Amino acid sequence: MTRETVGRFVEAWGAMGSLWGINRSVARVHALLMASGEPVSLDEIADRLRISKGNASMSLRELRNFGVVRQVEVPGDRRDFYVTEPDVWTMFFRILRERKRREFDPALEAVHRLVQAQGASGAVRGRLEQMADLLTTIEGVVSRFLADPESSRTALAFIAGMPLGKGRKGGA
Amino acid sequence: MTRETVGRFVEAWGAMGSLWGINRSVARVHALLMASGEPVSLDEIADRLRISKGNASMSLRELRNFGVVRQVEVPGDRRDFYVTEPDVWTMFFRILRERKRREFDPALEAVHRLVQAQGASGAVRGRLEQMADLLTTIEGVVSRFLADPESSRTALAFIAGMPLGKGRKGGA
DNA sequence: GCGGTCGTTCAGAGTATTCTGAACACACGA
DNA sequence: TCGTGTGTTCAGAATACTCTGAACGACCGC
Repeated sequence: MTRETVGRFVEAWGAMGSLWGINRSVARVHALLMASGEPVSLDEIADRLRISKGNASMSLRELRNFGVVRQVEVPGDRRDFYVTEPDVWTMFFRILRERKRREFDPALEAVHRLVQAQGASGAVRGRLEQMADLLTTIEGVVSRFLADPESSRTALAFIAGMPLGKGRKGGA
Repeated sequence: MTRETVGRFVEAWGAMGSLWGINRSVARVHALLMASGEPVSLDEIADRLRISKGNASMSLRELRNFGVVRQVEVPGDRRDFYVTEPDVWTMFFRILRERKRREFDPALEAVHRLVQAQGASGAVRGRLEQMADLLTTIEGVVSRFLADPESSRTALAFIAGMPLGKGRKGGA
């Protein structure tokens, strides 16, 4: 676990943040803490990530609000130190749930309305239905995952390992 | 399919765009075309979405590059008209594939390196492994979906419909 | 050629997001 | 009480992203 390796991880994690809508700094702070066995002080975080103390402080607050980071005392040191909570996925779930609710669900709802509305001619209706179907499936999987991550993960791992079908339609 | 219903769909679709990294205007144009049986002219798009012709033109170009929109001729009309391609999901797949490659894969790679690197003490190693596991599962499902959407969808639909497990750990 | 219609381009305006750093508040020991 | 070390806040700088609209080129009929 050289600085180099940790650094690469921090950057990759920061870049991935945007994939699920997390601020880059927040994600980088999170990564640093995940890779650290020892509690880390605010100063050291700011130093190692080359961000201002202000930014580090705000990022930490956000991470604490998400429940993925906790403050700990270090005897004989006046400073605050931070560690990650054992459950890495709390934040992931919250964000997933929130974005689903705010962005995904309304779209699915709107597609359904549109399909049900009369006046859609054959082709339009067809493609809207096709779309509604896939979105509904995704909705189902995500809901299931949010409701019961444990067993869903097992099921997903199974899918990941399944042999491919005929593959007639290879996607884009 | 009143203007009202279509409008709601357009806005919801536009908002969902950010979920997978698409410009709002682009997503709105796409939505409008998806909901239209007739070919639509650039002017009408700009009018109905209240965006400039320039913006509409650029959004259409992007959609054509993604392969989800096509230009069609309307006899007796000098203007260009646009329709969506029958396969709605080309764009979705391309974007999914691209973002996976650019944002997800490097993160997974970095976590693996970190786990393999010696020097990680018990707790750190544990949580990094836990993380690597879930990311690997997700990677597998997405890869599979990209390689063979048809059969993966069936499998996912199955998961979505599965009864929940004990649900000991309810997530966030 | 000329005037009109149409689509494209892109500089720069407009907006949203992120980050910094100075000001501040607090705790503590001298 | 004062000075020092610490964390937080937030106005405004910096940056990233999006959109507009004027300028332009292509095309067409006359």
